[in-house]
Amino acid sequence: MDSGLILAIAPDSGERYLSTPLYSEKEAPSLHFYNTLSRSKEPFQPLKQGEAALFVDGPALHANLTLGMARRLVLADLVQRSLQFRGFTIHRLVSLIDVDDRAIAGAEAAGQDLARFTTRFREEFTEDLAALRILPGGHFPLASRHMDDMVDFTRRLLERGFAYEKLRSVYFDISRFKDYGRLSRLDLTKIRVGKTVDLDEYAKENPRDFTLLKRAKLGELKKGIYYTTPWGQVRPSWHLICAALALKYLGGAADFHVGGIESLFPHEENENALFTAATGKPLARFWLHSEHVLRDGRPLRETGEVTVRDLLAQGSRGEDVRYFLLSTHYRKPLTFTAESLAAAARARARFDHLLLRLSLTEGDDAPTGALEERLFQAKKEVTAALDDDLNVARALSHLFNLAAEVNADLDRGRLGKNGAAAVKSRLAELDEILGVMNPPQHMRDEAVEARLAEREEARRRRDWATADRIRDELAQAGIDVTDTPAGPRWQRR
RNA sequence: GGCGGCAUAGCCAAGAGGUAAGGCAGCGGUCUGCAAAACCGUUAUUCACCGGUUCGAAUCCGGUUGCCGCCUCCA
Repeated sequence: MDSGLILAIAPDSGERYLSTPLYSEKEAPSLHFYNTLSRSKEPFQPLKQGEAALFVDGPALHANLTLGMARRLVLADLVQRSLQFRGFTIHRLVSLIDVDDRAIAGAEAAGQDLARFTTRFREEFTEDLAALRILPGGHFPLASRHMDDMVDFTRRLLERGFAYEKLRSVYFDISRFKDYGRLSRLDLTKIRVGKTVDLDEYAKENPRDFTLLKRAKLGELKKGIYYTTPWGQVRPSWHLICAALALKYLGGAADFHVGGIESLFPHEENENALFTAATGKPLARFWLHSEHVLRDGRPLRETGEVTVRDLLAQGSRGEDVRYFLLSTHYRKPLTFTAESLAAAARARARFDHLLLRLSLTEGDDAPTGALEERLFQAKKEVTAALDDDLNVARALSHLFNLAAEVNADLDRGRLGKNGAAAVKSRLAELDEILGVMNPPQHMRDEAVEARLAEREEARRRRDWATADRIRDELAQAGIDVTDTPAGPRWQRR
């Protein structure tokens, strides 16, 4: 038969059929993201089949990674992991700003040269990313090493008439770019020019134009913080840095631009104007924005920053911070308090406890169809939630429901080691996207185990004083002991 | 002045026309030498307020109140 209609009547409303690969392979790609450009959720179609390029506005290297920036990077990581889970190859680019005003001021205050000052923060940034379980790889270019690219970029704009030089600074001519304001939805005729900028510092033809290359000040010249270009001794603007890095490393347009909502205007508007003027194409198709992290109802920038490094130093685990940042939808403000971070840590630990329990499960069982279906359903629920603009909270609620059911089964002895293994591998699979779980490590430490054997011996003698003393000693050494019917378990804090 | 966002239990937080997911804390229980942990059970007649549309509204429309962000260089 070449064509025709096949009618099948399924006894269970077709649910089994619908859950088979036969059906799911034909499903259209269903990833949806909220695109700030259109202010609506849109289905994702890659520019290049099977690949996706992500541009992430990275940090200025004058201080440690703050929670706000961490939220943005965790969002980018979630996008990356979701796409990788769907089989995409990801090209990620994170810009590192090491020539900005605050870094210069910080270096001066610290009595260090700029490169040394920023190198420390770059190294610590890398460590913090690892703690947050942000996938390694991709490009993390330093602005200061790409002056040539910025000069080329500027030249291109000058040639095309989008920029002009004035008194040894180079500015972008906004009047030449008709789409200016489209991304941030700002009506240029209604903004209050000069309210937040000291226009006397600039020699722009139009106060709304923005700087590409800014003439170095006397103090900067003295310290050697400038770059020699055909237009003079200058420093590049943040906007130019990002646009030039995107062009160099991604070649063309990105699929995603991930930024913070606070830099939508002017930075992203400018970055996009530059890129579009130079290449004829917008910088990205999808513009994703993480909302603020607040404290006392105010952005952290106003109330005092909280850094990831601080939290780790205070004893938080990186995965707890990640979970905290992830568990509220990225487009809603997130209020930081020590209590809410602790609540997140306890919630996250439920998964670790379940994984530990599963790994201790003994007993033979045959895999049951009911369990397989339940696990398949969990995967469907979780991926569907994430496909809907990265709804992590909904995805987690499905996982907690599964965890409760599995725990109840374990309580009633309804799960043997085969079933336990099936649950474990499904959780591990889904955690490839979330990155918040810790499968139990089989730790060997003869000294610890010898002490535990002593304690078990004491307990057998009902010598509780000795048993408790050993437990306290191990606790002092950072080792938590938990008694279970199968014997004592221990874990390093 | 312009543009935009948000208000759901003690706290955090999903849900975006079909009758309130989930987490933390609390309470009750199981387990335990004790403790801790863990696990189980339980917790909103109601979604800031007032109107409207609808058979049906937390969800749509209008208004009110409160909070927040952005409006050209701190990146």
